[in-house]
Parts: sequence; structure tokens; C-alpha cells
Amino acid sequence: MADGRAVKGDTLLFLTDEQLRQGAEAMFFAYRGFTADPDRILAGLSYGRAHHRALHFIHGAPGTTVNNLLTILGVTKQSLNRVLRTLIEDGLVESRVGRSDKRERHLYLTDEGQDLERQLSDAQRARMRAAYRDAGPEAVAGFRRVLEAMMDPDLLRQYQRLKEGRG
Amino acid sequence: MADGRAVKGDTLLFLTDEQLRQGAEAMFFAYRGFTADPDRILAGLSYGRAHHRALHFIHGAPGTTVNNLLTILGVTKQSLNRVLRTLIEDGLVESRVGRSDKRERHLYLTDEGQDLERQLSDAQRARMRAAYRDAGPEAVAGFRRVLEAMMDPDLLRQYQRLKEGRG
DNA sequence: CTTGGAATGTCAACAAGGCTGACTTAAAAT
DNA sequence: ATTTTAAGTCAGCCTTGTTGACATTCCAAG
Repeated sequence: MADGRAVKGDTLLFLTDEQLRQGAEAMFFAYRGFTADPDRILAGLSYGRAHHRALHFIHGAPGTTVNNLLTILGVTKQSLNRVLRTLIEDGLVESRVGRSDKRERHLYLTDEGQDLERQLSDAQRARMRAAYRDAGPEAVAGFRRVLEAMMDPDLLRQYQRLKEGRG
Repeated sequence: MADGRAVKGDTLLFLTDEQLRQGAEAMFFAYRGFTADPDRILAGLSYGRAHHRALHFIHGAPGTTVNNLLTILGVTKQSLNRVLRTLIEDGLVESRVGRSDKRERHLYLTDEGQDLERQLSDAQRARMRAAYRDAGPEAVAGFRRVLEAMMDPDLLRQYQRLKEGRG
């Protein structure tokens, strides 16, 4: 029906409310698909999505501190601590006292933690790879561009600073 | 770094694991941005994301049954019922006993329900519209294509059947 | 017509994972 | 020496998932 309307200065409105609504629904259903496979794996281990997120970001920035992780994940330290405690107790994550600043705890995945993280991310990547293949390279570029425009820019900057900081 | 590798038959691998990882993170951060504005509105009303979802899909398919909604939302009927009960008590949703099958309850938004739904979807659409504008029409098309490829196809079909059924 | 099974929705209780607030400990900064 | 910061803990609350038990209604097989 109402197809894309072309642009005019910056008052451009190339999308109707209905198209935006459909976009929101697509986002909802796609996110469900996106988390479905890891969720299935986690369910059998008495872990949840919160554990997956912790493992993912520790993997991506080994040696990161608790405080960094809090900022990235956007949860309270009490909430993160509950998750982190079980991961440490179960031997998936190691917490080392900081050398220069002994107040800090630096977080690392153990071999066992690496294994689970890989299992989870393999499942998730398989789904994404299939979706990317179906949609094609140009669609993927657009996908990434829209996602980036949808993020909170402050958070994005913080995250990039974090990753650069530990090369 | 490792840029897109071109395709070759169907063993195409135009993306590295690292690029897929970044895609997953983008999805995570973008979803946070996507839900942030409605969440803020809901927080002041002692409602949550579950209420938003119910309002959204009742708006989109007025007269739908509880069972339909369960399928779409992917939760148990007990979970949905709690949310629905508060919405009905608060006068945002009306539940009418089915005419032909009295076991069914058909759901409608009241005027007040319409108001809140609109407030929430306006906030969400504003964010999406901004992201779409930043990314441009071609990116949006790609975005939609990837999202659709990422959904559970069964669920998608069910949903489309539902919407057509009450065209 | 009756009866048993399936579908639909409700109530109760529990768990995960968010949250706030208050507090301790240790180390760093002033 | 004092204040601030990083991390952790305990207690308690809320939302939103889950199962299990149950009532109602419909429909189909006997």
C-alpha cells in the first residue's frame, strides 16, 4: 500500500505510522528468534539470559572490571553480583584482584567458561549467519546502519572506549 | 579489518565470526534503545513491558482471543492472564464473552486503553523514525529484510494468518 | 441424551532477575 | 586523617516468567 514517500529537506517522512508499527513488530519477533537458541541451551543448565550476557562481554573484554560490566549491561551491581557469584562458584569465571588498584576485580573466563560461551555464541551466530545469507550483503549493511542509529549514543561511546582501552 | 568476502555458490561466507559477534552486540544495544522510551512511560504507571505488548497486539487485532494472544506473545496463559487482569481492572481493556463459543474471551481496547497504547507507540515510533531517517531508505529496506530472516518462520506465518483472519 | 475429552480461562504458588536502600571492607585520593 | 571510590553483602520488593490444580464450556462418540 502506502509506499515510501521521497524526502524533502529534513521534514522527510518517507514512512507511515503503519510502516513504523510493522518495524516495531519485526523487531520484537526478530529479537525472540535471536535469543531463542541460546535460551534453549541455558535452560538445561539453570542459567538464564543474564548469565549469557555476562559471559559474552567478559569474553569480549577479558580482564574487564565489575564496574565496566555494570555500565555496559545497564543493571545494578546487586543484580550483576548475583549472576557473577554463581558463575564464579561454578568455575566459569575467574575474579582476580587488580594489580595497580587492589579494589578492582578483573574478570576472566576459565576454560570451562570459554566452552560454554562458545557453545552459546555458536548457536546465536548460526541463526544470524542464516539470516544474513538469506537477506544478502547489502541488506546486512543496512541492518547494521539502522541498529546503530537506534542505540543510545552515550552507551555506544562508552562501550567503544572500553574496547579500545584494552586493545 | 576483515571486510566482506564475496560469495561463491551457497557455501558463501561473506562474514567472519567477529563480524557476526558485532551484529549480536548491535542487536542487544539496539533492542535496549528500542524499548527504553516506552519503558520510561510505563515505569510511572506500575505497568511493565508485558502490558505494552498486550496493548500493542490487542490494538492491532481488536477482538482477538486470549489464546491467539498467547501464541503471538509466546508466554503461558497464566502469565498473560495476570497482565490482562490488571488491564481489565484498570479499564484499559474490555473482555467480552464470545457469541458463538462462550469459552472464548474477545479483547478490545477501551478509549483509555487506546490513549495509553498511542502514547507508548508514539514514543517508540519517534525513536524508530529518527533511526530510519539517519540510516536512509535503502538501509531500512535491508534492516527489514534481515529482521524477517531472523524470525521463527512458524510464528511469522501464524501471526500473518491471524491478522488476515480479521482483516 | 449423556458422558468423556479437549479447549479455554482462572487461581495459587514458586523462581529468575530486575530494583532500592543500608551497610561493610579495602584501597586510593585529597 | 579524612573522604571518596570499588566491590561485595543482606534484606526486601516488583515484574514476569513458570507448573499444577481447577472450573467452565463445547463437541463428539457412544
